[in-house]
Amino acid sequence: MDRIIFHIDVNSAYLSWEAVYRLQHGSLTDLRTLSSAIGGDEKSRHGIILAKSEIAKKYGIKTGESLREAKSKCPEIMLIPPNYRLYMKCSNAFYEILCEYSSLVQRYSVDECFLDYTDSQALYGDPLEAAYSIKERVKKELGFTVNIGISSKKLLAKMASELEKPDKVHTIFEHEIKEKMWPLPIEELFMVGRRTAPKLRGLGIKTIGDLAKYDRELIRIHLKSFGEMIWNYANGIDSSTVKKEESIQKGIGNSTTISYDVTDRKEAHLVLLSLTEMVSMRLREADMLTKVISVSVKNFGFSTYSHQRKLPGPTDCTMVIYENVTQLFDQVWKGEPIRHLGVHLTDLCGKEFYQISIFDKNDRERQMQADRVMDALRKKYGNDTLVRSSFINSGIRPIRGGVGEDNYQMMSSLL
DNA sequence: TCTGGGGTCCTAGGACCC
DNA sequence: TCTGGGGTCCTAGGACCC
Repeated sequence: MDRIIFHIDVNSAYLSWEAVYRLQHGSLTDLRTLSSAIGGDEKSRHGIILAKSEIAKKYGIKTGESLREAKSKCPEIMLIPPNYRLYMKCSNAFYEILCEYSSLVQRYSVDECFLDYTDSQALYGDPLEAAYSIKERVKKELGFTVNIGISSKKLLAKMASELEKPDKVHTIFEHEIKEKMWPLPIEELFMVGRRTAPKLRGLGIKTIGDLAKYDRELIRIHLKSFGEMIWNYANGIDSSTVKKEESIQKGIGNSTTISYDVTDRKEAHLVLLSLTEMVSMRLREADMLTKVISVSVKNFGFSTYSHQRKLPGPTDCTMVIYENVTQLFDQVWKGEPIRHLGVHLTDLCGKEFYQISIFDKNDRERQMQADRVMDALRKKYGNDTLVRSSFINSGIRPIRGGVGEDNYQMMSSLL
């Protein structure tokens, strides 16, 4: 039996949410009716466009381009810094509504969900009608529009929701693949990004249909298992299912572009400390331990390199992580000006596997206690409550990186 | 393209073991 | 060691998603 899958996607999510918020707080203009965009923030250096209005789109403004570029295309564009806390609230409200229509809803990202409608048909009737009613309900109750794609497969539902925007419902059932999906340029296929698209075009593949009809073995030779996967996608083959339970987090990381090029080792250490604070706080918040620590560096020439290390035992202690971070950095940094730094923790495990090693010093125990106290205070009074003395007068923010609380659902490239 | 920041997964090579 | 092959772990880098 075929399943019925919905993919629901908020139109220009960040911008819509900001617009709704402003209207609710007395603003007389709707951002969606102006040339406006969300992007950039206090650390101003080369911010990018995260979401844009339809009007801004008409000026040729694209998601991901620099603020400067956007301004050159439309000087009067209204730029608004992102407010992630608001987005979380809107995302939750959106998700709550969807949950009324099925017990099987997967949060795929802040602004996208998959919904398995198969067993809801008895209750809510025809899928297409249900989709329209969901769309209208979200619009009426929450004030923003969504696109809904319907199919028997997650991939096809996602492709359908991308068809024509905004405020639309589309289907791509298997018999419609040829007509609705194959004529699209190859770039539109899920998982075909800026590196793969030119390779495919080099093989004479211009549309999704071209890929679908291409020799499967030949594409495998060129692009290995990845090639096989996108060939399957082009043919509407996808056996993934809507997963309710959020998968356990695989890694936690924070990184930042510094507003000036850092050339001093001590200063780099300070930035790394601020990142380590955030990353390790999030790790403890998730009630997990890490076994692998990595540091990444992007230099003034935009080349990136990283260095990682597996720990002898798992930890969640800020100072243990920080010691490793500085050592890794010192080992890998070539001494050139630094533009961007990152700290990432992977190979996470739950605390149930942790046994205090006999080599752990009493010292460690005290540090971990200090972490717990700091977490509690910062949670209660804000992250600025406690600042390590090394940051005073440094001009560097003591804690940086986002996604502090609520750990919103992160997407994976897999369906 | 003067190019953010949060993720996931895959691949490839070298070390090491049997 | 003028030596084979398979498996696993570790590390670095690169692809993709939003």
